Amino acid sequence: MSTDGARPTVVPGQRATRQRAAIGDLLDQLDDFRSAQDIHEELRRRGEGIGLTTVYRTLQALAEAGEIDVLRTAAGEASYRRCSDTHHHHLVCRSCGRTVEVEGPAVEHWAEKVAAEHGFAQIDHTVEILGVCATCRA
Amino acid sequence: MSTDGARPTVVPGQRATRQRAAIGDLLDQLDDFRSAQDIHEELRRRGEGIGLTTVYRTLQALAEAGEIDVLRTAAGEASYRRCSDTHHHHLVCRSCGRTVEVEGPAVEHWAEKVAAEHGFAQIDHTVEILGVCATCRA
DNA sequence: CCCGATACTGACACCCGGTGTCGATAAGGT
DNA sequence: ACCTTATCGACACCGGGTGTCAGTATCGGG
Repeated sequence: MSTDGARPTVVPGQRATRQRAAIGDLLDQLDDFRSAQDIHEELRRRGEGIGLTTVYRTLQALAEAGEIDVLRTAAGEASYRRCSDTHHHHLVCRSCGRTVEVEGPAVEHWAEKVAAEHGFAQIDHTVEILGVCATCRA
Repeated sequence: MSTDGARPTVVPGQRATRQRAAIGDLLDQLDDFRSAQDIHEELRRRGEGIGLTTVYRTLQALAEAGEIDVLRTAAGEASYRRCSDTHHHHLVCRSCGRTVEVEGPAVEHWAEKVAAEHGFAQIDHTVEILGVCATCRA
């Protein structure tokens, strides 16, 4: 982990296992943010033999590799979701959890400008919009 | 928070205790986001006899009453800080924790527009900008 | 000024999301 | 097929935070 320049995604010694495939497949099918435990539970329900620890580790690795997005719920719990590659933010229904990816070039620009004005560098930002979707209001 | 128009610091039936005063005073003196444990530790250091549970409860109550702002660190830990009344967001130094309140009317507008476009209502949003301040880069 | 109802306090047990450990297991190059 | 070694996963453990409840302090009423 220090003298090796290997890439995260397809590291030479990284193996394709049944568990990883199962998690990847499930993420492809889900549209909303789900907690590690949700995902673990769903996999078991589908008959996949998989441990909770493995789910935690795999999701963490995927997030670190930028393959999936992470989101912290108000309760401090981590939620995961497969997203598009491009930079974007989320519009989430606080009732049903439905998620919409949104883009906001103006926001990106604003964030950088504001940061620069205050002498900040190496900027990173988080923008989440919470609301109630039309379906849930009906 | 439904039929009461008054938003006094002293709710009927709510008592003014030494512990609450101490927490309020400390918050007035601090400028950055601090965890409940930080605050508890600082109070003890100052000789205030106060329990950790009380600090947790009081900060939670203050946050719920809108008296202070809450922020979740990447580790999922909650941080608190007394802020101005007006709606604003934070620019935080990930090295020293220095916090600057920033406003972004454009962002507010953008968030509402995007939400409306997707049929979402009762919008709430979070915007945090993380970076490294000039002092820490030196 | 005193007193009683009751909001508040805080030590402690507990909850729960998440991580470290390490023997067992399985991927995949030769 | 075989062996190296990444991965798995049961389990112990960690740490932020909450529920409990007996003891304490506040404050309105007499």
